[in-house]
Amino acid sequence: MTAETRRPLTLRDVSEASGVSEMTVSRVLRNRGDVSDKTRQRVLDAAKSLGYVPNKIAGALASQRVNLVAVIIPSMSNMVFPEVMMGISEVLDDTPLQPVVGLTHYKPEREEAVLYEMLSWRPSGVILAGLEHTDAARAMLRNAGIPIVEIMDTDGEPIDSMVGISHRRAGRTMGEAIVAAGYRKVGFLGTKMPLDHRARKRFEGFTQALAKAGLEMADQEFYAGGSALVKGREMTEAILSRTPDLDFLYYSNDMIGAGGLLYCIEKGYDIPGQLGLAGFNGVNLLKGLPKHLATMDACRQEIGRKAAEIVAAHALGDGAPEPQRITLTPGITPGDTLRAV
Amino acid sequence: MTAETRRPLTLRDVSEASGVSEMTVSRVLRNRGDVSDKTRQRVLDAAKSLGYVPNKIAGALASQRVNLVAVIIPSMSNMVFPEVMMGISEVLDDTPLQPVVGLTHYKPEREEAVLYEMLSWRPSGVILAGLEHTDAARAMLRNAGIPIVEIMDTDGEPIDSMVGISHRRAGRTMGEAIVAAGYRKVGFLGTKMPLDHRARKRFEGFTQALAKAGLEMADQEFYAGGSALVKGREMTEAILSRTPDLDFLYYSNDMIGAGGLLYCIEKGYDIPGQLGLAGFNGVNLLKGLPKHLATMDACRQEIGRKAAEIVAAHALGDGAPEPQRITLTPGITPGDTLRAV
DNA sequence: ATGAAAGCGCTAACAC
DNA sequence: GTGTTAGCGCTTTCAT
Repeated sequence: MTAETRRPLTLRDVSEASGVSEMTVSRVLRNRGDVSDKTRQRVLDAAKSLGYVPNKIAGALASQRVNLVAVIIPSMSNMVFPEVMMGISEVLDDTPLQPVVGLTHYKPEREEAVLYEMLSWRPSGVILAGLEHTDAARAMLRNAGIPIVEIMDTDGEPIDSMVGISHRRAGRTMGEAIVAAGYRKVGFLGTKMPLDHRARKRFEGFTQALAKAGLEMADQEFYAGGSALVKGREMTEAILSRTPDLDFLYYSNDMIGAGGLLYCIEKGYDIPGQLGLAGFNGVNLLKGLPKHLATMDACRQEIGRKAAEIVAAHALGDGAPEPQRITLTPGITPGDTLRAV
Repeated sequence: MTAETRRPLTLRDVSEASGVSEMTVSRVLRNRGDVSDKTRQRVLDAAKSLGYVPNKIAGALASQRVNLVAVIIPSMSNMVFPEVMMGISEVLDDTPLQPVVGLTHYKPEREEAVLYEMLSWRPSGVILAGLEHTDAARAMLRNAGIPIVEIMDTDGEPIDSMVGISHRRAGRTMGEAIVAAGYRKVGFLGTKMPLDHRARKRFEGFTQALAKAGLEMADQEFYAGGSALVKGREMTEAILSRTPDLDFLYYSNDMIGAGGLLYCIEKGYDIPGQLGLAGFNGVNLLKGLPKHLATMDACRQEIGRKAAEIVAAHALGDGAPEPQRITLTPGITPGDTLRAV
């Protein structure tokens, strides 16, 4: 425990305290080059007893190297992006790289601002959700000269690398399974989010699959804000009272699906015989409900892991690898709410 | 859209492109000092058409100012810290300050490492969870020369400022309410986390309240890992089959409480008559269950907001305000699972 | 209203 | 194995 210091300590302080040149102190503190054990120990002792904390700002400026990875995602509130983060951390924890997170709240102009802010720290790479960005954001990303990984969605042209699933296809797959299981009057319940492109693509793929089977969406219901579980209940009640003969409800996420499921169980619906239900995401949080909701895994951790690996390969390897385009293919988990075919 | 640039652009590039000195460019880009409208426009145009992104590393080094706030929390996986983050963002969004998050996974040595890493970026302040830290971490915090806000818990001595609730008292309050409601055979279900000091303090306060009423904890059950909802079910089944005459179950968090609640409803327990239940946190996510679980709000957003305000006041104001010690006092939300007295 | 010089704390490159 | 020199790209300060 040293005295209260106003001016933060510098290498020079450690240098003076240990009687070793700044340069050698720097080498010791970064485990670089050859330093005799004796000198190393002297430096380490001095640094520790002074309570020296290196200044990465200066280090980064001098070395032109910043071990930060910008991660730009819409939100943290629904467990899907936290899970992506876990995948990213899992990989980066074994490297000197560190994630720095920025949130966009699904607003393109916020994304642009956050991106600008993060690029101004000259990170080693950028991982960001989605393929849709403002022109300015796209230009910044193209000119950044660092690996860019667009994640979650693969329905579109990436700027550089991309890792995700096809949400269009995910919607289609679920639609086909529902049709194959014999359901015919299908309702859709989702978020009122013109800017959630992935939810939109799932919706499109889904209606397309129904159309191919000669079916139309029988009814739909949208919400914004509030507790998803409650909204799921409310929307389910609304849609079923408006269109009582629906035999399937497709929810755009598991959380509202869970609310709907609880409602339907309470009301005594025969699930999945009379009424089938499905969500999207595979939210681990929800295991433990009375019945398991049918869903599709969005491969969130895996996406995070792969994205981090791409950035790490660029930043830590010598050459710049080719841009990668990785499409994962989730399957359906039927749970207890989708009739077996 | 400009050509692919390998070397990132510098102020000098903008200066040359606009025919204005670097200094004036810098002034324009930071909205500082007097610059004629004509010059300003020329600079802005040049910067935009080049796609210039300032280098904050250099800026921070030169100005000795970094608009980053280090936020160090145990985890992102259970919705409590994401909510704290929301409170922090809410306040910082109106300032030039930016949060940077580091996760400790409840490990003191990780906290120390993350703290060291973050301090090396010379942030304007530190917000971190809990009052328990390694000696080295404590020393770093004391010497950092920036505002330190320890959050969540107020049962202990802070290094500088502190914002939170007394978990000891929260446990006691719930214990007293349970006793007052006439429950007599109480079981406890929680996480097997020697390092979750806040859960421990709630447990201590709770048992203390029971003791004061001449009661002992009738049984207890602990878990680690897995889906909290599922674990809540399993533990509830286990504790009730081992000690069938329990009349109250106190869960250390709402998620396992919700699992337990679902289990008890299915098994046909009379709640809250025959069996009472309570959790902790006030997790918004869980509204929408068949019954509302009794709980106490941990004031997460409010804590985040207040902590951010303290840091902002230091960083943005001139003088350094006195350390603050703010203790919020949550009340009980009885919901539908706690008998009225 | 604008510019020139100095330097923030560190590291790359090279000497010894 | 260790030291010296010269910046990294900005901002501060002071001059004009």
